[in-house]
Amino acid sequence: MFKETNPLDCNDCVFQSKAFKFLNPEELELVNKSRFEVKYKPGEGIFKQGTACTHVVSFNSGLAKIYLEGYNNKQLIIRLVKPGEFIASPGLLSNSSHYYSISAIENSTVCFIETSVIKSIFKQNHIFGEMLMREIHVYYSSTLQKLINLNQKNMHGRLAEALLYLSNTIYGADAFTLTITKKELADMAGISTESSSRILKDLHEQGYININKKKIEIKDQKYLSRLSEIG
Amino acid sequence: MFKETNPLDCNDCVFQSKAFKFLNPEELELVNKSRFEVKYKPGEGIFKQGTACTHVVSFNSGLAKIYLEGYNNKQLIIRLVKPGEFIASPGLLSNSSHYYSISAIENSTVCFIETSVIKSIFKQNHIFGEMLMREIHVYYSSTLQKLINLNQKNMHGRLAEALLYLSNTIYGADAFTLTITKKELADMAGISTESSSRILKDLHEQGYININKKKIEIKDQKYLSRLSEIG
DNA sequence: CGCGAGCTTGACGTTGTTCAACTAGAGTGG
DNA sequence: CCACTCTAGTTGAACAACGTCAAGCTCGCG
Repeated sequence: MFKETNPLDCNDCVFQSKAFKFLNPEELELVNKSRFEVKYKPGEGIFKQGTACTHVVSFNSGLAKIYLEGYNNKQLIIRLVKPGEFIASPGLLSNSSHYYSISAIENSTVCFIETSVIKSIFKQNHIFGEMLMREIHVYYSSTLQKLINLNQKNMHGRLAEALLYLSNTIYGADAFTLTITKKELADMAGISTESSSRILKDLHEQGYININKKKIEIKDQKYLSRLSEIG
Repeated sequence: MFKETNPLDCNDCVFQSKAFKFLNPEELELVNKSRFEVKYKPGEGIFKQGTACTHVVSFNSGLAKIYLEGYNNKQLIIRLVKPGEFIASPGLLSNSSHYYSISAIENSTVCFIETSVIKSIFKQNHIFGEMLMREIHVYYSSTLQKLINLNQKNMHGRLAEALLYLSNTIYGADAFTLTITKKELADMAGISTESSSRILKDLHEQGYININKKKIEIKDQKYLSRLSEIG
């Protein structure tokens, strides 16, 4: 992890997060002035659960995981982060601490912006405020969905869901090469790596997916969807 | 469920939710004009998961449960609602649908307020907006905590947590009489009623709680806390 | 007095974790 | 170029945790 000044201005930034579209030029300049860019290598931590929430991040490039640190060093991955996302950790307004951790999975660059800047913009720009609010609602509702998943679906359904998420939302293809580890895949479904390994083998043998090392191909989306719904 | 005009004005309402403390007189009058009060009997539904989110509610009296409707008619209770709470369902700003259901547990009265009114106030009163934002953050973070609980704690820990929640947050005493059913207690911990029953018996026999029908007494808060933390 | 809903209890089967052994590949140093 | 080690991943067997099923109990209520 090393600090570096972005040669670009927020105005020209190709990674500019959607959230900033709602800012007027003065506000964007405020952000631009307070921001600094940091590069991360795989495995490095960006936010750590429990530390003070002093900055928000705009995720520029790479891939990261947002996860909860549970008991016995177990991790539960809530979701992955793609470029263009603006991550206003809950705790932003209440000046409290981070409720989750974020670590880089691939080489990543992020911009840090002081929460005070975001707060002051929130107060004067209600469109931006609404957008923030809507975002947290989306994350909240997906967490509620995850509660049901963890509580009422079996391993197969949960893993199927994780595979579909990777295929549809993250890698955007039926066939993809995992950049996350198998352990991280298991952590997304909230199951042990051993169980995950066994289920992948099952699905492969039954012809619903192809898997070879880190290469995965979803051969039967519909079956996996059904699996993830029924449980 | 029958509609009734509240004889009182919001200004004088003894149940006034904390959220309204941040409104100026004109805004409060807006709320007052658009509001209508409804009474519910135990078991009656206030919000239904999946229906359009057209109103927010201010919970005046009684007790209600916020729960997710999962598969096979299973319910997972997220939390209970006490008088004075202002419930802005996620979906408020995005005009989408309710992500959870709310039902009365005890005889309850609530005021419904149109979302459009709340939205317009949100736009002009950033203090109110901040408060809403802070609230959703709190609920979001408690849901994250629940994710870890469901995924990584055993039944004993989860039930201990539910008991402590009832004792500390809902009934406000070490000894209390359940107004929720045993099934609802189990739904709070995300376990089956049979398991819940067995664990309560265990805890009783080991002297950590007293339980007689619907009467429960927490005799060893510390032990239950430890149980809920470790697993 | 009998009925039904809510609750409890025991027996049993399933699900998923844990432990341990093993394999394969990637990096290291002679 | 070959051991050596280290980590990630796989596999199998044993076990614990938890849900399900079925039976019985209790109490309020007609």
